[in-house]
Amino acid sequence: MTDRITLREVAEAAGVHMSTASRALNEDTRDVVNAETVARVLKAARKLGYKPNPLARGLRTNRTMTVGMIIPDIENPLFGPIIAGAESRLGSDGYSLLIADADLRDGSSVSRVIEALIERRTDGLIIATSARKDPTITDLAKRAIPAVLVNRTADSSPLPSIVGDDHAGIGLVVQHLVDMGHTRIGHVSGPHSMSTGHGRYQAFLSWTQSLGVKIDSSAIEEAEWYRVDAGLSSAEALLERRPDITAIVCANDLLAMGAYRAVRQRGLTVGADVAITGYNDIPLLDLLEPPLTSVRVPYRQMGSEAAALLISMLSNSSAADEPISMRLAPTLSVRGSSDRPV
Amino acid sequence: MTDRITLREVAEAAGVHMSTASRALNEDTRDVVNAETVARVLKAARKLGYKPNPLARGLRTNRTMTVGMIIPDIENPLFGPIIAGAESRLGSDGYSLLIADADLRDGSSVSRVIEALIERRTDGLIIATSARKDPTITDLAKRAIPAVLVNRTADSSPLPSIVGDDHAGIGLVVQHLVDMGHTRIGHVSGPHSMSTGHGRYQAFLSWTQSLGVKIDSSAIEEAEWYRVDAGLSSAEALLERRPDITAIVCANDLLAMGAYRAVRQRGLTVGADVAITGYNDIPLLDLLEPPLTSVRVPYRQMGSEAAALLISMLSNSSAADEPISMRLAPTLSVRGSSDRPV
DNA sequence: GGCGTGCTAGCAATCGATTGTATCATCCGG
DNA sequence: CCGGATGATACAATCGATTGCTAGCACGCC
Repeated sequence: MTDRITLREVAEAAGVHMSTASRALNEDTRDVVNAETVARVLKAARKLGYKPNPLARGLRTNRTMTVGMIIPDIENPLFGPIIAGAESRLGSDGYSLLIADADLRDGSSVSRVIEALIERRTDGLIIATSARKDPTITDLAKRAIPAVLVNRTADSSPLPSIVGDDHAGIGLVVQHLVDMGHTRIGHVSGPHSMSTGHGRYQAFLSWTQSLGVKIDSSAIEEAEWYRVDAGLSSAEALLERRPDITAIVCANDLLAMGAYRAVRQRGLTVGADVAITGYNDIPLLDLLEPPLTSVRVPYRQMGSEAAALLISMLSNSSAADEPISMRLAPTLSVRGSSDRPV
Repeated sequence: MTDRITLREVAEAAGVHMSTASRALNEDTRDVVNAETVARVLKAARKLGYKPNPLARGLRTNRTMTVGMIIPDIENPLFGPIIAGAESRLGSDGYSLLIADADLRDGSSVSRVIEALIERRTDGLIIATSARKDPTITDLAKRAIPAVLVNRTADSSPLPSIVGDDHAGIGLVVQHLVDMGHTRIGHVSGPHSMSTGHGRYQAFLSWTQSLGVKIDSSAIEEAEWYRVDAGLSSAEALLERRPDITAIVCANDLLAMGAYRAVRQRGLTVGADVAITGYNDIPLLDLLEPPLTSVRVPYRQMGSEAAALLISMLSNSSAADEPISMRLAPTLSVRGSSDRPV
């Protein structure tokens, strides 16, 4: 370890007392120190390459300038942009990001991971885990620990949250399909136990109704899980029951991949015979044949907004009267999988 | 913030002095305290829910139990598993992971990011950035800052590194293609300025030679960058020059995607007419038609090995005499894109 | 009976910064 | 010419833990 310069050394070099040096170095106490002295201290600090010890500072101020982020599964590429957005925004305010993977497979429960971050004295938390009803969330709120939910929100959450606007996203899809001339549209929904599955399903019902597309329960199939194989079997069942359908709105890109397979298994062509749309617009799916039309969610922005919100909560010590929530507008990446019906 | 229990309170509850409580709570000083006293302190600590303040401890011990990780681009899904592996391994030893994105687009140079992490007093660093020759790396070594490179290594690196064994990986590919009966094999290499591009190219030459496949420079094309469009144009050029080729070894999955397109543009079929292989085996590419044969690199293990190595460096204060390097063996995911030639 | 020896546990310094309070010089008005 | 206001800086406590040193005590040996 390189020997570090301490405040004491800076003070000595500048010929002042530690406390004066401290005040001169600190933005908001700087005005109580003579301008000339400030200059002298700053010069000495720069010359010596002084970097304050965050531990000592944190011990005294009770702030670590560190934010913890809980991710349910780091390997899911979805979270990359969220992390990047948050990290970038936090960094510009001097905060660092402590990452914790609440990986379900090794049994570390989410609450345990959260506790670990709190023990670390993180100033606040960004939580990207999915549970729709989660006691640990309300617990955090009760303990008045600054925290922001991102990507998924709990029902009637007591914490502020930044999420994608699923209603609007599904609206883009349905509107697009209607514009292309589709009238018999099906839906492979995500599991209703998850907020995204349930919400997109509701949005699908609402939009088809308001756009005059007739839907009954035979046009809807709930996938058990967000996975390709679940999408395959759901889409199979759907097409078996309703062979007249010309478009399938999938709640997620992986389900859409399954739907591709189901369509092909019936000897049909994706895009030409049956249009398919996804949700999330994960990378590389534009390389498929045909490339997948999908709803693009601004994940990076999501992370950065979450960070911004948390930062404001941390600086305005005035606890927000009630949790703010933000829904970010998605866009539609139109590609070959959603052509007009033949 | 919830009021925290301090060591003083635990000591009072147990009827001992702070220092005794401290020793009782600490694994390796525990033996100088009477067993009965230890029990009393532990009980009091448990009852009060005592959690040591890491800032105070760190200030005194000069260790933060925090490791910094520098990622060149968090949005690249490659890094998810590496992070997950490292985080998991570190967590089991009580370390936390501070993530820093050395995102090139916002001009934050790698060295600046590293400095920021060092200022934070991280105990060690895991570096996943790519530069083949990087002065900051040698600088770290000179300053004796514990650090491990992961995924990519610098030429004659002064730091220990954990990388995938590219030579073996390309060997798997070439051997497989030869087994399938291919005799005229081409290579779309990555840019030779990057360690992966250069290394895989060398490995390709070496393996084809040792397996008796005749290669001359006309069978090799260097892509300018690891991107789909670069792969497309390189593969186009290659096929134009050598239409007799029946298999293309690509240095990377994205290049392979480009090669898919090039093959199709010539009216040929991937797998049947021209076999294509990738490298990295990134997710979802098994969904392509035909699914891509690719070299699977154990990224998660890579992260966890890097963490393990760093931890050992941090505990064995004895600085390693010379940097250890580890090459992890890849496996081959054989899929439809590499069928036998017609 | 005096003293060395071995356990335990307490004392107090320390890590490096922040911050409430005290001190000191200066200057102003009456 | 003096009291008090004002501005600038120094002093010292503090955050919460760790740790070298010392003190007290019991025991046993000569």
